[in-house]
Amino acid sequence: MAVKPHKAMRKPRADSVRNRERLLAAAADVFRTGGAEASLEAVARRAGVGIGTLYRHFPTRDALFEAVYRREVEQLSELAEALALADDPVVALREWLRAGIRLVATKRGALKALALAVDSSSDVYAFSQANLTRAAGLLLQRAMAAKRIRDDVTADDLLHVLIGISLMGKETGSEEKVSRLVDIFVDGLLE
Amino acid sequence: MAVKPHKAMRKPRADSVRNRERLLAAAADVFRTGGAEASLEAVARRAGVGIGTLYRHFPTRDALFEAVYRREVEQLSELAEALALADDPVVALREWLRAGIRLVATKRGALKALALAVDSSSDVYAFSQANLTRAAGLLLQRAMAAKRIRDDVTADDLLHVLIGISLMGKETGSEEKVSRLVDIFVDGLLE
Amino acid sequence: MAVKPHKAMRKPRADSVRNRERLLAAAADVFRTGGAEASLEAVARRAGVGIGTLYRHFPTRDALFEAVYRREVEQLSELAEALALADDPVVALREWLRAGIRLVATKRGALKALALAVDSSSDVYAFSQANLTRAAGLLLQRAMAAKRIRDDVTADDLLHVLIGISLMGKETGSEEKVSRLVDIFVDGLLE
Amino acid sequence: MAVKPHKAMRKPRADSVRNRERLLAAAADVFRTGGAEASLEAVARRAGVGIGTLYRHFPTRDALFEAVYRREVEQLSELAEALALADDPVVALREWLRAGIRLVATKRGALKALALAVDSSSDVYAFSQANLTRAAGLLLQRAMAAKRIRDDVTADDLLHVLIGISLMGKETGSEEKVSRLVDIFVDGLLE
DNA sequence: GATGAATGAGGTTTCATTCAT
DNA sequence: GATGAATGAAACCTCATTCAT
Repeated sequence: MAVKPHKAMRKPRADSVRNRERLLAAAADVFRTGGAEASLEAVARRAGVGIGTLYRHFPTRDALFEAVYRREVEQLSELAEALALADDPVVALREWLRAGIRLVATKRGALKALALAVDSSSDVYAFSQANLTRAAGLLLQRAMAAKRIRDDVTADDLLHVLIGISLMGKETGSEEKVSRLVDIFVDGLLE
Repeated sequence: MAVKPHKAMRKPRADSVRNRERLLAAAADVFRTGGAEASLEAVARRAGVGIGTLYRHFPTRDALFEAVYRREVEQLSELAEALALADDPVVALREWLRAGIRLVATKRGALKALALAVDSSSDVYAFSQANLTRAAGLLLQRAMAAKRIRDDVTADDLLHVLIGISLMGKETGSEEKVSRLVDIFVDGLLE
Repeated sequence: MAVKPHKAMRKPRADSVRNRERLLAAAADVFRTGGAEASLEAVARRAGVGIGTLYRHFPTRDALFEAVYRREVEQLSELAEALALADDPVVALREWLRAGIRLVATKRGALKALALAVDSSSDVYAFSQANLTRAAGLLLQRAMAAKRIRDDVTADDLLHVLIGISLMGKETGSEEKVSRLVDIFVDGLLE
Repeated sequence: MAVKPHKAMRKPRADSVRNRERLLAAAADVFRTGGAEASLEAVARRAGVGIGTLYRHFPTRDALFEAVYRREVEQLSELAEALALADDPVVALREWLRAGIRLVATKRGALKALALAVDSSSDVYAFSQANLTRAAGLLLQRAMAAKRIRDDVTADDLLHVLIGISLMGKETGSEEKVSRLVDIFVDGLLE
């Protein structure tokens, strides 16, 4: 039987849970449409809750941001794990970059969050930082172990390239250009 | 006989010229530190002029932005012309990217402008668009003519890479990482 | 069974009500002293609330204006109803004009609103338009029915006179002059 | 031979005179279109001169205002003089009010100036104050001397009525209503 | 005298954040 | 817990006015 802490973590109220979900969905929406500087009131409004409720759930803008973006991070790292099982580690790498870019492309808000996770020292992003680095590292190590790519590249580099190319890919019809850039970059990685 | 405009352009006041310069410098500074959404009042403050003066010189944020960023563009394209004279076109390419990134790194404001110039259709940026494409094209053509690099890369791609890597390089001490990324990318370009 | 709106109107916060009152009082004051273009910040300041609070209650200057002025209109039309019970309809008319002018004189802000209500086609003022016309018509009809005054005067005319004389009476110590003008005008009305 | 003051009043420069005229015309225009609070820069712009020039000619807004409006005042008082020669002093009175109202109706800016001249104590308006009072007095005295109207009305009252009815007459199609109001008022004046 | 640049006060408006209910 | 009102800092922008040329 589990030890019970002095102050029991009580089951959260049903509406509290629902509100949290709504806020996350609303935030994803609003950040996607209005960019990462969109007003928190807009988020609350769209979620159909009071601004106070937003603040209770996410005391800072960053906290909300992180929560929204944690989902993307998780998808990205699950993808890495899946691809790590592929036959060709270079193909896996290429695929991961492409998929990652595609993912980010559909969620505008995520981009800045991604960038923050890599760049910033804010510990709100520690989780994502770790998670993403692990995912990228996984793929790199496999490729390096197979002596297929140069060994002076770090997981961090890979993340930066992902972000960089994503940042570029905001144009219309950039799909094919992005693809070419990924190719060039991966070609540059080859031994 | 010199062409004379209908209403002769009177000699600009000394302080007007000085203020314009100061504003541009201040804007470059402020945009670098605070991003492209930094407040115009901060710019005026740093330039040591009244907010009204800023507005007289640059009636909209975009006007200021464009003016600041025209300088970077000009520097960048002059650099391309200089490097076009170098012996090794691949080295020239590498150098241009590095220098470009370094340039942008010191003037963060320019980055967004750069991105806009490439991405957006706003005709404020038509000048830069043209200018930069020409510069990048110059270097690419030389390298392609020498059969040193693959021929499916466009000037536009190069610009995107420049922007992309710049966007990544916002951390401190990224100098060496950026350098590595440029290398990887240029390696990918080689035939 | 009482009609219940879909989303029940929760009891307003005590301070909210208080602030609304204060704002209306302050606005009346400030508009009276400073005219209708007085700054909204001045209104907030005098009400002792933050400027944001003013904006929450009255999102536009017109909204505030209308709210302030609705009171005057109501007072004015209640007065007409009271006077309609007087013995002499001409005396009632005279009294109403005098009282109306006095009322307006103490609330200068209302003056422009009054003018707007009669002149403009803005539907914000439709309510007042109707209300005032009804009030003036009440008095006129009684006097006409008694064959005491000429019958080519309309409620609208009466309102215009009220406004006109009020507009004149901005000087200090005009009490007696205004009184004389009302007399002259009412004399002109007599059959 | 005239005494020559120590500092001779030299003949004004031709362009100075021209600018003054232009400014007056521009101001009349701008005040009519944009109301009395229109910006002085707009006036200068329309006159095609620098803002500094405007200030040299009219050091305060009031000074400009007064200069523009002096013309109307003069017309109004000339009219009074002309009408003083008419046979029927009551008709003259009626006519003067009507004409005055018509005059003001075509020059929006003038209205406020008129009101100021009567209401304010600003000595910029002393000239107009005097001029108008004289004009109104002329007509009143004739009518009183002929025992046609009550004797407790002052020139000041008459001016107020003129202003008041003008202020009312901003609606469209008010021509006929204004006319009726003037009639009523003049009827009220009759002995 | 004419010009138009410089200045800054002051108005408007928006939001992040706190707090009363 | 949820709600939304209150708050004020801060941005934007527009002139009136002064002053350098």
